[in-house]
Amino acid sequence: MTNKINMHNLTKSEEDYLKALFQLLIEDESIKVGNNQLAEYLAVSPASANNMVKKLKAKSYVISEKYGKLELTDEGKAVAVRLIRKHRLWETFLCKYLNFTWDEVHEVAEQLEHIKSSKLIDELDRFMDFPERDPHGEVIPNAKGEYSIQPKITLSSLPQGSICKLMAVNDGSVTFLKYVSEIGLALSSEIEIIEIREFDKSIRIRFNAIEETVSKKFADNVFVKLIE
Amino acid sequence: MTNKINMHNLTKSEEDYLKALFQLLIEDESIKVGNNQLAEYLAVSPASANNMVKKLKAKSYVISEKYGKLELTDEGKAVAVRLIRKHRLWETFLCKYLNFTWDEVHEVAEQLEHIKSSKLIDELDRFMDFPERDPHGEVIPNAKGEYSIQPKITLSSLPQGSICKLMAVNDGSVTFLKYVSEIGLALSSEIEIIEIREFDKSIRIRFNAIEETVSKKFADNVFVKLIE
DNA sequence: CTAAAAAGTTAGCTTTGACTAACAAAATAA
DNA sequence: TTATTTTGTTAGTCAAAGCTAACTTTTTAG
Repeated sequence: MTNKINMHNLTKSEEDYLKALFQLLIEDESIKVGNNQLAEYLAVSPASANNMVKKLKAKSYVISEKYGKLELTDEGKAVAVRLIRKHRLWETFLCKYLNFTWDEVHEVAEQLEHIKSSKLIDELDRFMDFPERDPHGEVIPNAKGEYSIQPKITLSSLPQGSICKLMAVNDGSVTFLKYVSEIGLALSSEIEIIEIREFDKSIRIRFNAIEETVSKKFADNVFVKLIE
Repeated sequence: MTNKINMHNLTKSEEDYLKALFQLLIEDESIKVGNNQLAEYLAVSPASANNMVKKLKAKSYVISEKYGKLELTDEGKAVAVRLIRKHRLWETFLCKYLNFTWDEVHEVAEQLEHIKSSKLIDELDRFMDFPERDPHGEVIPNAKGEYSIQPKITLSSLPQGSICKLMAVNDGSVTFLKYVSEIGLALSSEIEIIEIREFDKSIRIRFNAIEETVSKKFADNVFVKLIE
């Protein structure tokens, strides 16, 4: 019998906070995530975040000391991973079956991830034949909450002459996603780094016989696997 | 340009009330629907219903006079029909693609019907090739909110000797739906009324070479089309 | 090492949508 | 027609989740 002290009757807000905290924590393991970061990430006031963190602490999803850094309990992490699983499965469904584009899926998936039914999500998973990655290239956790973590290599971190494959993109911004598809990049595109301009770190790349120059900021949001 | 005074930014609760009122109103056109009925239907206190009705009146979705009966404006009806469309499309999806049974769909569809995205629902409709009826046999309104109203003939209203076809069932209760499928009845089943027992109006029926006796209450919840 | 800035906390208010209790109007029955 | 029951309304509370303003602690910079 698994430890079911927390009967996951969480509100939408509680879920949002747990997921946000999880994302902030994995973004950079070593750095302190505090109340203010969490507030900023969710676009709420520090007071609101403080309030909610208190509640989640009381419910044993979050660990923290006064004025200290925030952490998630195993149960907190499990909730977040379940949400991420749902989010990514829905995104996959929207793209593959309902003609949604890269940049349209996020907003709707934000809503769908809060639907409470494990049967629903597990059947959706089965219906799509257990996809491993979502349309942005992110790994989808399985029904047990297991998932492989890919070390994130950004396009901007590679030296001139590298050849790499587009594995994922940061799906934080609609304008970015639109840009990516407009220039013709897609998941699995092979990218060669022709030149890195010293002045502003902008990068000349070639893919599918197209040459383009992209900014450092752009390259920071593109995750790749090194081929050679 | 269609009249877009009401920017449909309704809360889940507001939507629930509008849908509930719509359902109560079409159930029996002639009878007065008041605040208390609405409250009872939604399992909330009369005070809560009163409160919400006031708000929906202010937003021009509902018409009523103090101590008078409740009505929906065209916009109110449109919201309700959109919800019903979403609900029935999701139910259809759950049954046809995600292995949900008759009695499992309702609860999840209650949640899914509140997802805000017209693209989502219209694409889902297209994906399923524009189904006309949901798994309970109810007509699904189209994207414009049009739908045909079938006069509801209950199994209990037919005389002995009638032969009819099961068109829909009242999906209000899980136990009822389970019962229906357990005895082997399904949509489109042909049913012959062998005998109506005077004492308690229970009905002996035959379908798919099965004979069963069902109660008046049961027959009240089964909607049919007369064949002969 | 102190002073200013940043981060975290608290108190108190707002809105939404529930609730109960008390009261008013309508409908029904005697 | 009057009395009772049903129905509808109002007032006042509560919890969730947000906010601002004020305050405290920690961090950082001079």
